[in-house]
Amino acid sequence: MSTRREAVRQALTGSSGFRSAQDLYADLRAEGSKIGLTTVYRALQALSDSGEVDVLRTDDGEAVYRACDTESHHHHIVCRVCATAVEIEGPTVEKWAAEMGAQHGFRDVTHTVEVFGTCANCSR
Amino acid sequence: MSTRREAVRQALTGSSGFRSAQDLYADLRAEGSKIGLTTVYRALQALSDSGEVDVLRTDDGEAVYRACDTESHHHHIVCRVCATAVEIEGPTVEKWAAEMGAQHGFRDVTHTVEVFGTCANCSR
DNA sequence: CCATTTTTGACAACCATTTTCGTTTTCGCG
DNA sequence: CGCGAAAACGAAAATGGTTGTCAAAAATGG
Ligand SMILES: [Zn+2]
Ligand SMILES: [Zn+2]
Ligand SMILES: [Zn+2]
Ligand SMILES: [Zn+2]
Repeated sequence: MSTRREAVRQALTGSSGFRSAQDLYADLRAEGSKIGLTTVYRALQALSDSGEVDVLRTDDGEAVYRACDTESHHHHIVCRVCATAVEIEGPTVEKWAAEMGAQHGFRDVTHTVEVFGTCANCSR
Repeated sequence: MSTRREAVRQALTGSSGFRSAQDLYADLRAEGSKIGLTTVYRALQALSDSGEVDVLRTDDGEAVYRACDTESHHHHIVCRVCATAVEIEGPTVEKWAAEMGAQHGFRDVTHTVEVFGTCANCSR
């Protein structure tokens, strides 16, 4: 793990919710780093490949990344206002997805689940 | 509904699984239509706004569209080889998502769920 | 018909991401 | 150390899906 890559990891870990590559690049530059945008992309690619960070696409196609507290399979409920994310475990939904797959003759079933809402703070 | 827009709708309805705007454009041109790419995008935008088609982003950021048999809320299980999609109803997952939201104090809870697998055909 | 509005499509602009490539840093080993 | 290979880096250019622009074409309706 190079110094640059570690910096990207920390920038991501130190923020809550999803951040885009451009966001993280701006953050790092703002705090004085001379890192290049290309390197931010490479670091995020590596972190994503190794499963250390979660990546998904926003509705407008931008890739956003998130460092989770645990590396085991789980999901999130995300506030659509402040983007705060709570990690949730879901035996129910895991079982449901597996059953759906079996029922329709699909093998190696995986799934993506995202839950959105307005958090207690933001709905006040 | 203009003729062009209707043509896009039919091109989408007539194919199974998710199709990109560029795919549909190529199809329409191949069958002799003089439609422009811009119009395809505009038609898909309109169809998506009206809830007639489903849109999601692939892992590489491309928007893909699908005409569903029903307009009510449902999910899909998609073959990762041939992209065939089966529509599934899930009271279980609907309830689960709502409960998760309530449990953490979130309001107006929505969710996105996609299930992937290898279909019976493709796993032979 | 004519005036007004809507739709269309060629082309340019956009912008996140990837590629390229020459430079810099790191690493292994004598 | 010293030195050569290998990896990491960053600036700039290229890529590619999508959106904006704008003048022409088509529908509308009086
Ligand atoms: Zn919030
Ligand atoms: Zn799960
Ligand atoms: Zn299949
Ligand atoms: Zn649902």
